[in-house]
Amino acid sequence: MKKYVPSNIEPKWQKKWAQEDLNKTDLSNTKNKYYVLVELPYTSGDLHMGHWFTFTMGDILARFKRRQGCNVLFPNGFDAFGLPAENAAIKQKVHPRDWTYQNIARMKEQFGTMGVSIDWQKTAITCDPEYYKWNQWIFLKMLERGIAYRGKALSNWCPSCQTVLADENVEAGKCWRCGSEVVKKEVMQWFLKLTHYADKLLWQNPPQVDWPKPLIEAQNDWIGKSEGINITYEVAGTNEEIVCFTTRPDTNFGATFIVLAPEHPLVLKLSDEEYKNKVKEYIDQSAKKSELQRKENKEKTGVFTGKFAINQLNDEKMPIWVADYVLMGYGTGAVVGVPGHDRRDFEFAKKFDLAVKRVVVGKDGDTSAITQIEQVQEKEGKMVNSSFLDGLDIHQATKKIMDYLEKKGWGKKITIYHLHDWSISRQRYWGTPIPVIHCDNCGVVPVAEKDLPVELPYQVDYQPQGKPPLATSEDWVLVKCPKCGGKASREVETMDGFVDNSWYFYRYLDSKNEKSIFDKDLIANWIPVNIYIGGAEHTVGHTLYSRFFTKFFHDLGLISFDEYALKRVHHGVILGPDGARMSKSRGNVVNPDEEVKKYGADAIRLYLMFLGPFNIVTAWNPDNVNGAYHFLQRVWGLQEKVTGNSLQLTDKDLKLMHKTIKKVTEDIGQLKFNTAIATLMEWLNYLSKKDKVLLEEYKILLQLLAPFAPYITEELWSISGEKYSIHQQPWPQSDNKYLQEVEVSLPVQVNGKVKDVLLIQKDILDNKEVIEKMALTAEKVQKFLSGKSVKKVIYIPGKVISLVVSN
RNA sequence: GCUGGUGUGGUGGAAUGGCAUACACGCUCGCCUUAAGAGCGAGUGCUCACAAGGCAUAAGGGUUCGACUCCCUUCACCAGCACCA
Repeated sequence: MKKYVPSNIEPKWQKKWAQEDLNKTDLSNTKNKYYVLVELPYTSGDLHMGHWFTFTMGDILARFKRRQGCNVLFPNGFDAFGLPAENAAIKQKVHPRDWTYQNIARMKEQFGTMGVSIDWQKTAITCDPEYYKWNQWIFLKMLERGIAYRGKALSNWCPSCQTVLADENVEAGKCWRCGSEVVKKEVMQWFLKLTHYADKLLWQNPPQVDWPKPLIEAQNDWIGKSEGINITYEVAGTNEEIVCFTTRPDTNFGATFIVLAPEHPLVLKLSDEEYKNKVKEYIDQSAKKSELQRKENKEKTGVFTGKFAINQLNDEKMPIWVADYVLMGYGTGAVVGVPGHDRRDFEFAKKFDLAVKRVVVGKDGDTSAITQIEQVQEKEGKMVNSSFLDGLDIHQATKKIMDYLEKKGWGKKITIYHLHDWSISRQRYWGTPIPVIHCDNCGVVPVAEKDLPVELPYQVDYQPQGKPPLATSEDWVLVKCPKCGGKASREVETMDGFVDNSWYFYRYLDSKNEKSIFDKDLIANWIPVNIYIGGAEHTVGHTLYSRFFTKFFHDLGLISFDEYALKRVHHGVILGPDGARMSKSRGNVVNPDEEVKKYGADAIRLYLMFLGPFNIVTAWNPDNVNGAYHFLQRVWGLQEKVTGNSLQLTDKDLKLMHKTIKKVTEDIGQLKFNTAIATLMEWLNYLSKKDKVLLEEYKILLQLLAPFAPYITEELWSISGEKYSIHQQPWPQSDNKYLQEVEVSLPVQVNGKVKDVLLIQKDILDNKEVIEKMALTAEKVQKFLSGKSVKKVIYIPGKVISLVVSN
């Protein structure tokens, strides 16, 4: 017997599998279709352990389902546009495109090493013009329907770099690149109207598909639907009105002030001369604050405008303030302050000495004046000091006053959402060009469909210099207006990379289609995908966006389903050996290539799957990799004991074999890979103790292990003279005949504690009296019965017999 | 602060109302070896010098003949969201 040396066998099979193209899926055969989708990797350079973990899971499922007779589609692609590519390229002085395609070649090779059975014919690379052409096509369709639009929004703005910055790129209020102070600025940008689909994106209860509960909760919170009322207040001594959104109009008799967000359009207009300077100063200050700073400092700040609004309910004058705890991005950017029943309003009132009124009875019937924050009763109670609302429960009061305010014409019921539209503009080079042309005469003119794709020019100065890189490429920018033929220029912004990866799994099926985004019938047959494996970090990003695209495709009439994945699972995370997230800066990265050199791909796959449940978050443990390797070596060593059919399998052999088949099959089906492997280990422990192992059982062992460890099983299969390939063998079936137990071990409990275990013949298992007698007379049980009386006997057939005993 | 989740040996974990600690790692002892490593065998929750027994699934309480599992309270940790009116 040769020694088990993974590096001697793995490359050999890799080559053969690649040649024979075993994983190619015939899409025209839709019988028992099964689409395994794993989040496409970002082209960052090398596959990391996380990729191994996730793709091994997908691969095991794909191999398992194929052998159960399913027509499996297991594709993969590359998420190839984005900031990291551009930054890496700038650093290494390589063109982002070259850098990206080099990485793709390398990563594909590494996927080969991993031994995953991906069908590379069905693929998508998001930076290929043949892919992003359809990004642009979708954008045009959205533009036609008003789902894509151009508008202004407050953003982090670096005045020296002349670009919008993500919150993550603002460090202590300063630009990460040039160090100048970042300000809030209204910037014209492209949006996708997520809010149009807010209600459709909201998950129903129960959900239509099997997605993780935490994701569903988080998405619904993110969408944040809330029903309330816009109340209009007159500003005393002016013709102006202020509209405030509130979900708690029931407390309106307790309103004592109004607060406007610093960005509210009325702020300066309303401010009295003597207060104007202070108000201006305050607005400037808060504009300079980044989102981060606003969140960090929760101490309330604000300034008075000098004006008052009138509460129609009781004709009281409410001072109008400006404060940055009110956000322009939510509701109307103006809030009516009810300090007695809102903690934030209370803090604000305390700080600036504003009146506090009680309108809801507190805990234990407290009706005293509210002076402490603990007395601020927010979510329940009965109304008081509120005229016609007195005595009502707050929820009844809310209904009553909403109707009242509407009838009086003072308010209008409205539903608002926390969800915002999606800003997709990026002042960057390495992304999908937004396919519009700006013309002085005609405004924004969409590029004609026949002129797609608008290709990204190669020769561009993508070094940072204060304007979008594409703007420097004049040949590309300057075009004739498609409408009037006059001077015009291309849009120089590119799309957020999350646009690209919101719909890639559709294109996988029809990636060469030049005429349309995809063939409708093909999609109807193959999507929704059966299982989508990905990371929990995409809860409110990618998975929400891709659901949004699906809703949009539905409206275009391209598809007829509502959700694109029947099941979504969040994989776990492999941390560094030190228990922290792997990162180059920490120096705790475990490089898969090096581990493969030491142990082979099979051992790494097995180790990762044996760690625990698929969603485990745990540290890399070199000792345990050794354990997985050890197991494979023992499987390898078993071939010495294998013998032909001169011997018969014993009853015990057969029982254990069929039990193992059943358990492994069930476990893989439920993604319980760790216990499936444990079951195989138990069986191996049994087989290793036998003098001879029969070919019949050895073959089954290899077949069950094959999805986890594709190389060693293929090799051993071939060594034992079986026909290529093990991965095309039908999945072993367990036979019920061997699963019937003749004897059952039955625990006997005395007052809930197990005292003995009886071996019971199966045919008397239903005979309560006999069992009872056996239990009562068992020696170990007797010891606990002396001097006591048996009160009650509970027998659960086949499971347990429980005696209740007392003195 | 809100939402969701988790808590079991020295370690990763198994068991989702019925024999707690499967499987693996680590450790200890033994065999083999000139030696190291690898391999093979035995042991390994705590307590009790052994045995018999008792105790143990974050802490406390409850439901049940029976609870890691269901319910309540508290604590700790993880993740996401967070001045959302």
